[in-house]
Amino acid sequence: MTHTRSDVIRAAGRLFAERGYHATSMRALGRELGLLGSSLYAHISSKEELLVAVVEEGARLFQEAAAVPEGATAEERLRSLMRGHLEVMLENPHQVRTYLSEARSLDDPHRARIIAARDQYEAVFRAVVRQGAADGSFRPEVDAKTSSIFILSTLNAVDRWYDPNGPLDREALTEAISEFVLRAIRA
Amino acid sequence: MTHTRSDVIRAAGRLFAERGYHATSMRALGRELGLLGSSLYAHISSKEELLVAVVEEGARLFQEAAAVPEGATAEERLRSLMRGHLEVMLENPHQVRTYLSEARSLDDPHRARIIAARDQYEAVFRAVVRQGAADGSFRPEVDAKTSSIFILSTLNAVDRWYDPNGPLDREALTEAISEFVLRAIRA
DNA sequence: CCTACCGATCGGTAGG
DNA sequence: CCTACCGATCGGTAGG
Repeated sequence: MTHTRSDVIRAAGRLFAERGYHATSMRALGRELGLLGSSLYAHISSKEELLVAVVEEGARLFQEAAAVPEGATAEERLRSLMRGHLEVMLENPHQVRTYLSEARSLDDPHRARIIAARDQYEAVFRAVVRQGAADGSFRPEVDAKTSSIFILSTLNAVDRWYDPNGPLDREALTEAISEFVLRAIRA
Repeated sequence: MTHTRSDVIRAAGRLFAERGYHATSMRALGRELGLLGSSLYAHISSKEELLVAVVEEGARLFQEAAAVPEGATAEERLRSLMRGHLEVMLENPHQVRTYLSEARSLDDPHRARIIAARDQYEAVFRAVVRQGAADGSFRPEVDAKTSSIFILSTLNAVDRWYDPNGPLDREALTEAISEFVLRAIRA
């Protein structure tokens, strides 16, 4: 039962998500894997490196999910973006929560990279909203930037309240958010 | 230039909001006020007590803002709730951020109280949404609970992106969110 | 991956 | 509100 660097990063993601980065000690992380805090340094070289790994993995997951169908309508594309976003969130809850909530504990250069990655991702949403506003399927007055923020706000907050074992299954959640958002911006 | 308990709590709110509870040391908090970490214990008896004070102040502010006009339409009442919520957020950014993001660092009994207070506050939104669904002004299919979560998600996320010195002034922000939400749920 | 440790920092106290 | 501390815990290292 020997561990890999990847095991350490996964366990770190879980604890950072549950307790927060600053509230997670290397000794607690070691305990999670059945070893001492000092033994972790055989696999990694600093605690910060673990946060970087988890957060960048989160950013990568969203980026990959943003591959949106080309020849589709704005509504179809936005639906696809929202579905993909929720899929990433529900399949990778710990990385996503760490990505959403603990990125601010990153040092300056890493935080700057994450902020840039978020903006790039948000730009995909903005482009789709703009497409819909231009072709008349979305309201012409909607501001692409503001709308995209509202959409992502609703999506990201799922991390704070949604219980996968609760009454609302994943499909119903996706449909509820999609309906809410599309009614808000449709012409 | 002597300090009161209230000064200490205010400075704590600022640092907790900026760095997070666990990343704020009592020595750093003391420095903020021009005194030593140990001197703070003349005004308070533990670090946790400071978090409790800030978070409960946040809860109180929202509760007080939830006094919604009685004889109004559902739309008017919801508008009033959203405006009040944003006012609290923009006037008390540090307490609000601490309330929204650091409550999880509270010990069990205090955290439970905060969760209960949040649910009570959310219930005011649910009641207004239900009113609108019942009188036909909101879509009959909207689920009051889910809709209220979406509405509060959009409102609370303002803390994460809105810049009061940016191009969107407070009135435009309030109008943009209100339009987005009302279009989403109106019949 | 453990043993044995390092200096730094943590929240907090006694006494003035 | 400061001086002078306390024990505990922190991230991390050397050597095996």
